Amino acid sequence: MTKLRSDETVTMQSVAVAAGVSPMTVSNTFRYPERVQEETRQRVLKIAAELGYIPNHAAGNLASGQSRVIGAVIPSIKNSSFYNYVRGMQDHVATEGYQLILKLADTLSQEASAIRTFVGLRVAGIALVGDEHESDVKTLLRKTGVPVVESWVHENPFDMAVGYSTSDATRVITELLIERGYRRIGFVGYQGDVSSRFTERVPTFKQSMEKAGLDSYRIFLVDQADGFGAGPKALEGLCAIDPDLDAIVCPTDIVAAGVLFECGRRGWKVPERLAIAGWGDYEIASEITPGLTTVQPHSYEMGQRAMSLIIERAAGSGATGMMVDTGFHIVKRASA
Amino acid sequence: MTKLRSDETVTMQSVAVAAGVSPMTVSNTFRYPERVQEETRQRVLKIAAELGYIPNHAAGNLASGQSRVIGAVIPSIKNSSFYNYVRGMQDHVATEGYQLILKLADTLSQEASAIRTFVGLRVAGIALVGDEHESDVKTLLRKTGVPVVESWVHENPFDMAVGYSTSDATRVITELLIERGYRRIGFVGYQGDVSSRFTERVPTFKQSMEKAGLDSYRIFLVDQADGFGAGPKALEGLCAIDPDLDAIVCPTDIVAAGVLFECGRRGWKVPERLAIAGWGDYEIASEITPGLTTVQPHSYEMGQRAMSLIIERAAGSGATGMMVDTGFHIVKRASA
DNA sequence: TCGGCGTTTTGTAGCGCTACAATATTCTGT
DNA sequence: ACAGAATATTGTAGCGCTACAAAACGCCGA
Repeated sequence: MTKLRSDETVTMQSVAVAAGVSPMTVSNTFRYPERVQEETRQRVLKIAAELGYIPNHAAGNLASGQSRVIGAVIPSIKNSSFYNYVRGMQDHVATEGYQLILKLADTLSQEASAIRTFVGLRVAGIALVGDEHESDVKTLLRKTGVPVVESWVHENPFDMAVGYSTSDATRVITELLIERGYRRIGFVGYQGDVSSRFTERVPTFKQSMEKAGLDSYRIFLVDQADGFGAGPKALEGLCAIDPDLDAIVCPTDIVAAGVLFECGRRGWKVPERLAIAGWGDYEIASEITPGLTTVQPHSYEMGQRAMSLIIERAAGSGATGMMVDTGFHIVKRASA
Repeated sequence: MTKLRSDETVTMQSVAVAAGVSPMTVSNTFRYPERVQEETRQRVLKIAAELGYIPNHAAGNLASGQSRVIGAVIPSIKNSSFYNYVRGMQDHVATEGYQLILKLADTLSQEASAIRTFVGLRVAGIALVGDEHESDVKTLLRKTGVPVVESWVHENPFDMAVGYSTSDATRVITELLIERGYRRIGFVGYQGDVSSRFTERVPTFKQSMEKAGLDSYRIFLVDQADGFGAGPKALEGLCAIDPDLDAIVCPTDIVAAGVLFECGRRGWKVPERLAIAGWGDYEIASEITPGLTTVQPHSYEMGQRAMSLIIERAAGSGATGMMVDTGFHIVKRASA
């Protein structure tokens, strides 16, 4: 439809004519302002604004082989866990003159399709979550050489990575519960084909428990898609294993909140009857009563660093294999 | 960086050579498969896959003036209200061979920047939320003629719109409370520069109350950024107006949940002491106890219809001014 | 006044792809 | 076996922009 009336399409050419300069000067005005004399630049900018000129990114990208758009694949916006991550990315790219576009993908094959779109768009870089990807797209990404950063990944980056150790965090939060006197601690994990940032927690939990001389068999897996609903299921499942359960470690604050709501229904006091630990420090963690003790990953910083890694590489500096650990901290509230 | 080793870049040309056909046949294989003989197509597809060829969308877009990428601007992913909307969009475009990319924008100027990026990318269409946009970008959008659909908008579309009447919904939920015997009903609104899909509720609330012969002065405004925290503030504010408040209408389920948590802290029974109505039917509405009575907008359908409007226009049919009402329904739960 | 230098501006060519028209190939029916 | 239609494939040209090299301009001191 843009083509229907090509006489109306505002192109760099038409701006150039209107401003009485060559197209190259218009191009330079936008891409390398310092190469153009102040006076000329102002004139071009003014004319461009009057005409409503928007550079055709597709053409620029084609001609230069460069792009100032970065693509990020986000697993889900169902809960707020990626909110700060996205905000960090967005804020950072804005300061560098880049643009961020997002695609949502709940499954590996959706992720693959999203990556293909981004590659087709010839973006300057791609941010992914987690370290599990279809092998086809790995080959593809290798071949194109586009900078890729994996977030929430702590080791063995595909290209570059930024994250924290979920294993360390699991250990720290488990030890906190033990230290506070809880002994019959249950662990809730996700079942099915989930990211290693979840699966690697189970062995660490077991290890931490055993190191303290405690039983580590109270483990129950729930479906990641269940959201709050996973809470009641998990509680029921763990009580079937041990009715005298005294604490529970949840994979996210959403599940933890679900458990808390279920405790309410059962008339169980938290943390007296059952202590609850969450993960992610979602907004709800601080709003419900009692507040949730939870793991706070530095998601905002993660988003920022993810973008800076990509931008460095796009700008020529930076190297493959880069790894940034953004750490985490435990937020202690009343639930545990 | 893609250019560093141009001998390694897989282009349509290189696929054509490897498959022993002309570039046009490769192009047709991807864009108009029916124009290419089955046998030839299979061969080209096979070679393309082996070489890891991904069509350069930037080049295709430039040459054809068409794009199969649609951009959507989402106000926030902080809560789940847009989850189903995005899912509806994503599912629909997938069936039509389009791709959806997202940009987040919390403010009008961020929205404007997002729109500029999309226009620069020459997307096939743009989906926005709400009907308030910077006048500059309105001019720009008018000029480029790109199909634009506004969601959550019920009248006077800029180009096309899909939504439901928040005014009708306000009336229905207020009448429900009245019908159930509540008389001292308070209304929570958002203050500041918020979308008309929020502001238009206040007059309807007043009108509904007055029509029933009830007082309509119990109105309190909270900051949209406050999330759950807005609940306690709103409750406090409304109690200052009328300590005997018996029901409360919230702008979102998040605020309603915040109110509910605050009631828990105060030891108030819901709905005996205070009835609570939410908005949006977020996941949390069905998970907390008591469940929230709330307005369920058909967000998923809204997303689907938004995309179908754009795709129809991109495909040549469809007209400006189209409006789709996706309706809403009230989910009755225990809170009111 | 003029060569020489740095700054600013401008042709030229081509990025990878697709619309379109033209050509080549295959398939009808007689 | 062959005209004519239908189908399949292929040149040509150009989309809007930018890298690069070449040209034009302005300014200085001699």
